[in-house]
Amino acid sequence: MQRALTIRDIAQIAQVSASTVSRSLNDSPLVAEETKSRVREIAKQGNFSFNATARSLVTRRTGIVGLICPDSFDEYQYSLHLTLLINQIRRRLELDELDLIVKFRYNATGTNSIQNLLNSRKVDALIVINPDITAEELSFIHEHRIPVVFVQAISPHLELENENYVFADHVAGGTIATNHLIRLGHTRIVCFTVDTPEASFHERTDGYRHALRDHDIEIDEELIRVGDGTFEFGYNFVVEHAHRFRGDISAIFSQTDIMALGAIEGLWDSGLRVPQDVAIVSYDDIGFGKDFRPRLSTVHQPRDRLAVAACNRLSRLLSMGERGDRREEDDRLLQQRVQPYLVVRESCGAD
Amino acid sequence: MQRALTIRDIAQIAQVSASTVSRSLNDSPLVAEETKSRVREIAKQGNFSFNATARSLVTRRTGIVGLICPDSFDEYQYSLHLTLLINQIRRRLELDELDLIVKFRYNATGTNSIQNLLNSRKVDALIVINPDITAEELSFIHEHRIPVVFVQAISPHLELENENYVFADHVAGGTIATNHLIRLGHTRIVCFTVDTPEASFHERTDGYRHALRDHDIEIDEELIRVGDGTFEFGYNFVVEHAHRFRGDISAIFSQTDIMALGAIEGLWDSGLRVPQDVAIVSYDDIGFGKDFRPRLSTVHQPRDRLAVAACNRLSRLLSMGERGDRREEDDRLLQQRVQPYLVVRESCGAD
DNA sequence: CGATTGGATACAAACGTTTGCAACATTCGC
DNA sequence: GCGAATGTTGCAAACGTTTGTATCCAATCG
Repeated sequence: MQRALTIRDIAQIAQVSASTVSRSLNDSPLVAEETKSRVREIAKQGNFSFNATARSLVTRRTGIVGLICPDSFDEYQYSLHLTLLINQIRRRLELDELDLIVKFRYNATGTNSIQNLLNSRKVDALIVINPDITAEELSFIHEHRIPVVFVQAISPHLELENENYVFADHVAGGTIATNHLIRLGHTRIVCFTVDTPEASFHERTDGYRHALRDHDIEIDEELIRVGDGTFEFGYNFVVEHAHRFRGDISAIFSQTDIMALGAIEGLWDSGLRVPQDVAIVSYDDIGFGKDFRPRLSTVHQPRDRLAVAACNRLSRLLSMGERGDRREEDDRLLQQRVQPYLVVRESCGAD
Repeated sequence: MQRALTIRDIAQIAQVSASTVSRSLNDSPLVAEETKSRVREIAKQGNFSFNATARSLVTRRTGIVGLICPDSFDEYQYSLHLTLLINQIRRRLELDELDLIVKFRYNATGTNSIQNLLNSRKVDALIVINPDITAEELSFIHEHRIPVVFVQAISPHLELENENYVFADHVAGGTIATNHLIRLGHTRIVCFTVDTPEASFHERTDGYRHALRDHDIEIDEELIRVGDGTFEFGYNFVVEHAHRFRGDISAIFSQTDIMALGAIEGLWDSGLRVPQDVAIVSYDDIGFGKDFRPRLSTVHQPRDRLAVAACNRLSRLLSMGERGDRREEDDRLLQQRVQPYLVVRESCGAD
C-alpha cells in the first residue's frame, strides 16, 4: 500500500467517472443499482475507504466534536465524575460516527483552547463542560456559528437564555438528600458544601434549605460548613466537633462523596459509628462509595442522562444546520434539566 | 463572519499572490521581510487563521493523534490510573500542538475502532494503551505505515521486538514492595494478584518471588492469592482468614490499591489494626490512597514518565517520517522501560 | 554593456472529494 | 412517431491550502 486508493482509481477500474463512484459509495439514488453494486464490489476488493480530510474540505463537516473540560479534571476528586461523564458522551457519539477531541480549558502553550479549536475548523460542534467561560469567548463561539452545548453545572457568568444547556437539578438533589434524613427523624443536620465559583454547590445548599423550611425546621446557618471537597475537610470537621455529634448533631448531608468518606473515618476515630450514631447522605455516587463500609447513601449524579441529553441536543443541532431550518419547538427545548435520584445504601441507616 | 477569510482574500487585499501569503504566514525564507510583515498585519487585522482541513489535504498531516484504550476504562477501578495517564499524554501533546482523539477498543457500532481511525486518515499516529491486539490488527497498522507506540503493560500476544513500546517495570515494582516488607522484618507475606490476560500482574508476582528468593525466604504458593482487583476481594479474604493474621501472616503485598483498602477495612472489622498488626504495601498510587487512614504505602505507577516517554517517542517518529530517514540509534531505543518507585506512607508501618 | 546571478514574487498543479449542470439514452404519453 | 419526461452518467468547478517551477527585475560581474 504505497499510496492509498482514491475514487479515481476505482473509477478507472470500473470504467466509470469519479462522480459515479462517489455517488455509488454514498448510495445516491442517482445511479443505477447495477452500477452501484459493481463499483461497491471493486471498492471492497481494493479495500478502499474515503479520505476523510478531502471529504471534509468540501462538505465542511469533519465528523469530530470538540469537548472543553475544566483543568480540575486533573485533580482526582473531580476525575471520577468527569471521566465517567466524558466516557458516556464518547460512547453516545460513537452512534453518530462522531469522534471526540478533548481539550483542557487552558493549555500548555498558553493559547486559548477554544479559539484554537474553532479557528482551525477541526470540529463541527462544541461541548463545554462546567462552562467557566467569559462573555468574550461566548461571543467568539457564536461568531463561528458552530453548534454548542453546555453541560453539567450552570455557570453564574453565563446568560443561558439563548444557549443550549443541559444540566442537573442540584436544588432537587439537595432537597432529596435532606428530605430523606428528615424522614428518618433527623432535625439537626450539618451540611458540608464546597467553596467554588460553580453554582452547583450553592444550589445543593439551597435544596437543603428548602427541605428544612418545608418541614418547619429551623435553619441554623452555623450548621452549613463551607469546605473544599476533600477527604481531609470531612475528617477534620468531625474530629474537631466530635462532642457535638453526641446529642446535638445527628446527621450529615455532605455535598461530595469524598468529604463523606472523610467524615466516616473521622467519626470512627472519635468512637462514633455510621449510621448508628450519625447518619450520612452524600452526593455524586462515584462508584467507590458502594465499596466502603458503611456503603454510602448518596445522590446519584445522572451522568448517563446528562450525556444522552447533551448528545441528542448536539445531533439535533448538527442536522438542523444541515437543513438550515430552525423550528419553533426547538427553542422551547433549549434548556434541559435532568433529575438526580437518591441511592439508599447503608450510611443513612435506612435499608 | 459569513464565510471565513481565506489566503486568497488576504492576497487580494495585500496585492500579492496566494502563495506569497501562504509563505509569509508560514515564515518561509523565500519572501521579503517587508512583504511578510505587511501580509501578517493584514491577516491579523482580519482575524485570519488557516483552514486545517485544506492544509491537511496537501501536507498529509492532520495534527491529530489517535489513542486506543481498553474498554475497561469504563470501570472505576481502572478509571483513575488511565484517566491520569491519558490526561498526562494529552498535556504533553499540547506542546507539539497535537490534538488527541480517544477511542475505545470496541465501539458501539460494532466496527473496528482501529480500522476506522486508520482508514479515514484522520490521525497522524497512534498510541495504543494496554494493547490487547490481534496479529491481524497489528499488521493492519503496519500496512498503513503510521507511527504507533504501545504504552503501559506488555501484551503477551504481541511480538514487541520491532515495536515501539513504553512500559513500566512491574517486576521491579513487585520486588521493591516485597523487599520493603522484608526489610521491616516480615517473612510471611500474602500476595494479592489479579487474574487478567494482561501480563503486568504476573510480573508483579514475579517480582514478589524474586524478592523472597533473594532473601532466602521460602515461597509458599498458598500465600499467592488470585483476586479480581476489587475492594470486595481484599475485604473478604482477610475476614475469612482473620485468624491467620494473628501469628502466621504479618504482611500483605496487594497488587492494587483498591484491594488494599478492602483489606484494611476487613482487618479493622476483624479487630486487627494496620500497620500495628498487619503491614500493607500496595500498587498503583491512585490518589485516594493518601487520604484514607492509614495512608497507603504503595508502589507509584510512573504515569508521568510513561506519558512523557511515549510522547517523545511519538514526536520522534513523526519528525522522522517527515525527513524519511531512520537512524541506527533509534532502533536501540525501540523499547523503553520506566521504573516505578515506592511511596512510603503509613500502612507499612515505617515512617 | 551584455550575460549571469539571485532575490522576490506569481502561476499553476496538485491533494481527494462532492455536486450542479449538461449530456445522453431510454421510455412514455398522445 | 415525436416531444416530453425520466433515468443514468460524465464534466468540471469547486473546497483552501502547499509547493515546484517559471518569471521578473535589479544588481553584479567579467
